[in-house]
Amino acid sequence: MGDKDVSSATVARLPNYLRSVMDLAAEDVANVSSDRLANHAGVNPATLRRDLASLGVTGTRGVGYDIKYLTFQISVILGVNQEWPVAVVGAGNIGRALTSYQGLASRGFPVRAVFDIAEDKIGTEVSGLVVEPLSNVSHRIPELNVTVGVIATSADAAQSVAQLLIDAGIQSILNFTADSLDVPEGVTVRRVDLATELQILSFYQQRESAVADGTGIPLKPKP
Amino acid sequence: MGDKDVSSATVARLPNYLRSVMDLAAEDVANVSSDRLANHAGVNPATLRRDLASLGVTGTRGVGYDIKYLTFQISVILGVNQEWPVAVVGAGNIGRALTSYQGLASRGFPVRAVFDIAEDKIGTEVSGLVVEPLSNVSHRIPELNVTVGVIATSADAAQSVAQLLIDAGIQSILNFTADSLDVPEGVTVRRVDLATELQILSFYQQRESAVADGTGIPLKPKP
DNA sequence: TAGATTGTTAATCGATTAACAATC
DNA sequence: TAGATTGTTAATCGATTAACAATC
Repeated sequence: MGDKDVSSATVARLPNYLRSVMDLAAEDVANVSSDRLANHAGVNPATLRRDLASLGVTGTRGVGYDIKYLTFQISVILGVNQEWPVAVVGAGNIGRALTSYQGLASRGFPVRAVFDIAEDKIGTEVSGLVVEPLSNVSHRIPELNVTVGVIATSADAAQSVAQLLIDAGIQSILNFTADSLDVPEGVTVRRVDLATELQILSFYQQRESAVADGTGIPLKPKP
Repeated sequence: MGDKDVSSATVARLPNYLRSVMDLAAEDVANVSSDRLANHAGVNPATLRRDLASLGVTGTRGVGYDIKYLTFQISVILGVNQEWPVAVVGAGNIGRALTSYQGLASRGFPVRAVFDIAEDKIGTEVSGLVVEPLSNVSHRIPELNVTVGVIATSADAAQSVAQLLIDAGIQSILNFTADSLDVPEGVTVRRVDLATELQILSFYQQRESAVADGTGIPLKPKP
């Protein structure tokens, strides 16, 4: 029953699949084919079927996937029905924005604590939370059942903050710094590096004008 | 002279290479081998050599890469020495944070304008800029030489805002909404979807406990 | 049964990397 | 020249997808 490996590419597509099947759920039919679902999600039908099968999610030959049940299954797999309390370290612009951002709470990721090391930030309020000293991390994380740590500090503090979070029991880290973190087995890190994203964009733009000039290297079209 | 395709995986590694070679530039040697550089960047040496070669960047056999010149070349390729003025659409939490975020300006991406459609946001100040009405996009983008547009609106406004930016001449878009954008050839989009990042993290955590229970599907170790 | 659609095998594609001839 | 290290070929790996037998 699907007890096979799940590739990280598959995992990255899951939220996309959930969105698509929820969209199609609005229609008045009970089943959906991999073809329609894949079209809506912008992937190849075989890829979608393979992805779902690798998670033990199956449809019915000749019929398709039961929309309601499929929605339920992906939801469970993604933990969408659970709450995953979040702690943010760093009460700078990014940290405060994330803490206030409704898009997270509404998707099951309520921010339960904000930490900072700077005296002038500690004690200030952000979206109903009081910024706590970094030294509180170790006891507050377990106390608040926080499962995800967000690092929104300067890059040079990132690694030590990560260690602090891990010591407090955190297994999932979202890293907003440019630093890439060294973490033990069992801890998952995702990095969101804004300046790097912009640098990639400017590379393409740079290249586009260079190609127009005839000076540059042509780009392989993105797949 | 390297007039070959550049894969998007290569592009994504470039900022990483630049960081590494700048780190190593601090040392008192003129050259660096692909081996040292790749180790520092956390990639395979052959991959690094291939990446650089695909961009027309070469070293010297038996010697390595000239650190200073290599830094210069990657900088030029990434456009690090230029300014890429940015416009942010959406003056909510994320939009305001990005506008205020020093990490962007210091890396050559100064935010030059912020737009919003909400009456109560227009006219307010964010980090020295006055929030402008969305209708200003078409003339302000060319006026301010903005090259990168950031969409930090609600998901349902994303596509129409993208069109507005493109009509104003924008070729590079950083999209913070959950919506995936339909854009014409020649426009590059990168998406940063925070809730999806968190969902991927919670998938792994979910799965980890499920495996501990013996109930779940074992995960393929991440490469 | 006839038609539809899955689950999966086998083929394809693209990216990574080992290995090595070229050459400083 | 001997040693080092590139640039690139060829092998490997993993992921995607076409194709189809299984089956509802």
